Amino acid sequence: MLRHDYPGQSCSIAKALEVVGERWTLLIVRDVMTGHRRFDELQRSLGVARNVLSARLQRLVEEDILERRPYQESPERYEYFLTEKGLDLWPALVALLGWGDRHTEYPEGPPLLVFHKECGGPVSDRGVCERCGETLNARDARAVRVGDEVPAAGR
Amino acid sequence: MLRHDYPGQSCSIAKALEVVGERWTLLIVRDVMTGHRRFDELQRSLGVARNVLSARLQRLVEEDILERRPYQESPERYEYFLTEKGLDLWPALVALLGWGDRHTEYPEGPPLLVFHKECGGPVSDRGVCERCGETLNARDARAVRVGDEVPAAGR
DNA sequence: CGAGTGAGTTGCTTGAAGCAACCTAATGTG
DNA sequence: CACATTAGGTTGCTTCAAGCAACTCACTCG
Repeated sequence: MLRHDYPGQSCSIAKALEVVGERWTLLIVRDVMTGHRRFDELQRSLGVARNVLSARLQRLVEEDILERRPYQESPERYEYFLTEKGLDLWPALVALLGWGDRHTEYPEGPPLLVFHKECGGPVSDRGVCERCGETLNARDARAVRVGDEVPAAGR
Repeated sequence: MLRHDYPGQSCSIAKALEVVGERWTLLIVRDVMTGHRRFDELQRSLGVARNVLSARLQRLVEEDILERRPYQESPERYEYFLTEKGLDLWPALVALLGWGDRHTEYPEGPPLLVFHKECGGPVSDRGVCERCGETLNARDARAVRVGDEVPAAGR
């Protein structure tokens, strides 16, 4: 992306994309949402270049989507957590996930499933529990990877 | 974006972003959804470079998100329409719109509002009508620009 | 007959992203 | 003790996407 803004666009979709529309950004948010909190962990999970990850994390902290907290001193080490604003991206992620699920061929079913923590029901692409009908938020749901049966080789 | 794919990611969010995560792409979809159909119209509305718009439209047609239809011959002129797959992006757009609305300062309220065609009620960021409670799709809703009162100057 | 329109394409420039190597401070290993 | 490893980055170089302006082609309009 040459620049990350969309000048002249007075629309919240454009405003949202100015922040989370950059390459890797939404995947970083997804990863932090599913429990990846540390630099190297994110880097390995995503395969993103380290300088790019560094830039994205800084921007996400500036934009109050992530929070950087030390988890030890000497040497100082940090973890990243979602703020309320970051957690609030959950409906958009779930919607994109749903679209991707519907329009990608998955012979064995989609690789990531989302469930309502409280009742265990599956969550629709609108972020609504299909069992109990409740409209959910990030904290109410839990994502489960299905396609992770990596043949015990390498790594 | 150096490349538009995210190798090694088996997740529908990544799959979705491989297609609609490129710069300008979701804004093009948004514009077509709100009635912009022609090349120059999209170019003027977005301010995107013409070669980039051209590349995006080709990719969106290849990916079966847009359809290119002639509306006259000699000279041949074309319009772009959303396919079902394209219309199906509506929930994701509405979710991003909602997030942008909630986290952008708008002294005069958000610049784009979405209403349920049938009952006229406002639509939530989950794509649900807040008046009648119905879960909506692209065809059920209508977007209204509010902030378009450009002071009658230039252009 | 020149200007304008619509839908692009071409060529050049800029800068974001990919990649590898490096840094610093501490811990673990033979 | 030397050496390797871990964590969280930074630096420098290269490549390719995006911005920009100019051009094309086929037609219409005044």
